[in-house]
Amino acid sequence: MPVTACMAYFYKGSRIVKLTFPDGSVSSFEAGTTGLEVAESISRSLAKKALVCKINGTPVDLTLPLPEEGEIRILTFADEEGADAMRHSASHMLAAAVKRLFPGTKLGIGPAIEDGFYYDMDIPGFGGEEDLERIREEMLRQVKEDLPFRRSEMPLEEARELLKQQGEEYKLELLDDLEQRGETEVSFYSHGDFTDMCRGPHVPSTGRLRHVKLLSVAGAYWRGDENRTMLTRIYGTVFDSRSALQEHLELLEEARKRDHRKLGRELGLFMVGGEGGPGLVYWLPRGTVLKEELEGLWKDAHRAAGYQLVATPHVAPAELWKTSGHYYYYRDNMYFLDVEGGEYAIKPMNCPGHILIYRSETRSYRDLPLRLAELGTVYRYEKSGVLHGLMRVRGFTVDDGHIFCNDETALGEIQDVVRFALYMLRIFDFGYELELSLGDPGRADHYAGEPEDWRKAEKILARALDEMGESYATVSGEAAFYGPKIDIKLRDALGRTWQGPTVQFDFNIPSRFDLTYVGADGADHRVLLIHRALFGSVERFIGNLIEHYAGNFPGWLAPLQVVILPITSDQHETARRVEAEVRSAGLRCKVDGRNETIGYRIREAETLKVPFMLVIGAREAGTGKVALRVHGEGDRGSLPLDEVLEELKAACMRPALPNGGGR
RNA sequence: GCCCAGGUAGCUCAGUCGGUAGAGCGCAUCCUUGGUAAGGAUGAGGUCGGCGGUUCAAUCCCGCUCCUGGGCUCCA
Repeated sequence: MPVTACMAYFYKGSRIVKLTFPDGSVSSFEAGTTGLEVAESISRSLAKKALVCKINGTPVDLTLPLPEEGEIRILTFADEEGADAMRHSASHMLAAAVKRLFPGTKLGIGPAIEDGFYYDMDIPGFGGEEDLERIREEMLRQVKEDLPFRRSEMPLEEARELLKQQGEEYKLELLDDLEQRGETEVSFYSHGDFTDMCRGPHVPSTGRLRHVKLLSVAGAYWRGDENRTMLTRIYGTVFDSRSALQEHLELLEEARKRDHRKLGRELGLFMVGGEGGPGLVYWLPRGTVLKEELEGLWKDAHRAAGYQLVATPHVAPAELWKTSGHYYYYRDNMYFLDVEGGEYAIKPMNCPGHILIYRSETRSYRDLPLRLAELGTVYRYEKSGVLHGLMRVRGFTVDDGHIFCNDETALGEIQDVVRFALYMLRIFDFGYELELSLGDPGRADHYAGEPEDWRKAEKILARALDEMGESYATVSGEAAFYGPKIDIKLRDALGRTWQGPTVQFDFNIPSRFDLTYVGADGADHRVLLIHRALFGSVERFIGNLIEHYAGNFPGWLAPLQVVILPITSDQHETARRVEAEVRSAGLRCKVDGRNETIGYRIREAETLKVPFMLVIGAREAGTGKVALRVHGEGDRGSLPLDEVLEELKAACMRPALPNGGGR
């Protein structure tokens, strides 16, 4: 097989390589010089950290000879491509280890992913998680041997023979795809006695992959297709230092601790699934307080932003869903009922209800934009395997809003919604990322409406973001069936992103329902529709909040804000009087006068993450003082009650409404 | 839905190579009236997820089913 590195070596010394560095400086090297040698010429420590290099913008192996001239950049783990090369190299090491331990293993794909890598394989005799340690030991053996990654290239046909010989049926399928895309040559990477078809690049050798860890095992369909074989996917992660690996593992541990399902139970917020039905949420009293506070803020903010609140039924005749298109495009996710021989459906979305309200009277251009909003609980059939705590459920509340507008007002309304959404995220100290989601032109059957309407809608959304100066990513194939949308991903305290607010532009449903308004010219005009949600789903949003705050909610959301703790039964009466005062200050409180030690009761309040405790003993009783203890802070000592109340009121105050209602 | 792993007290879990089960926390009662994250004693809680099969005997073995978890696909 032709090995480029060797051929180039043949010419070494005969010509000169001129390289431009990122700082603009230019240096010359002997022909055949590799990226690694260039790194060494800069500093030993860079050579040690170097993983791949970028030549004229393309990441390549450090062990390959460089071209005669070009821009070079040495990449380390700090660079995205450097990290990816390391992760992907680790996946090769994983595959090699598995093939050695489980002969007959067939390889699928093994890419780098955010924070790590995986490899999908058909592993005969694989025993699950308990085999991971064995596999890791085998990987560490490869690390110790410091095996170089060697690249080779060969014509397609030769590659096919090789893969056939190895029995790599999945790789052969990938090869067919490469052929269809017009490739004539493919590259392979080997280390030790392991060889894998792979585009690369890779790190110089397995010695770089010391800080590797295998995390979990899961099933994954070959090519993500549920009709194909289920392969075994092994997830792992790798870092360039022990401390970075440690830090990452601690982050995973912290995420486990914050898991909203765990905290939801511990804090008595909600139940989901089990005998109550999979994917169905039961809000416990404490969780209900949280939910209602959130919804209360939402309602006030929406009134202030010029929305009118409405309420629509949970079921509606199938005819309505036929008109809206849900009956055809969304039926796999809907629940149907038979009512006196007529077909009904439980609502999976609130739009048709709001549309009927719009259509309940003749609308003038003077009525636009008309903003309707509802905390509408919808039910969607979700496959059992996707259900997850509050994040993915079968019944949830969409903080839905529909804005009926026209060409003149659409752009401004979209921008107002985006601003409103960002105001909402700021309240909770979430970060965010914007995404413009377009239809996938290759799947036209999946979308309703005319392509030109789609392009027009997509343009307006892009313009709205551009004018606001917001940066955003554009993704194809993520649109709703009725139109393109702007999605806002929220970033939580652990740096994880979640689906947040969404603004969807719809040219489609208005024509299905023949929604019009009377213009200044006295003629009927087609109305434009914006669907939007700021929380997305109240349930999921609360799940995010639980994990974001690790259950330590800001005062205004805390289910219980104050616990009053009389030290002995002598202070029970004083405690009752204090309770009355705290309550009349508008705070949620209770007296815990149980026959337990003060330490025990404090511990319980701390565990429940109650923000404030007022301890009353013989020292405080009759002095008008209470001993204040703040969650996460500790004892603040005896303070006058009225002073304490002022502080608590301020700490538990609801966030201010947006100026001009977010507009 | 699919693959894998699980379902034992309210919770977190142990256990029985087949002879119907235990701990800690929680809960109840009593003692204790305690000053900033667990005072003590006693006690009540389980058709060992459900239904079938094998067996003298099933929580344990087998089948089905429901539910949960990790993923895949999908999604608010």
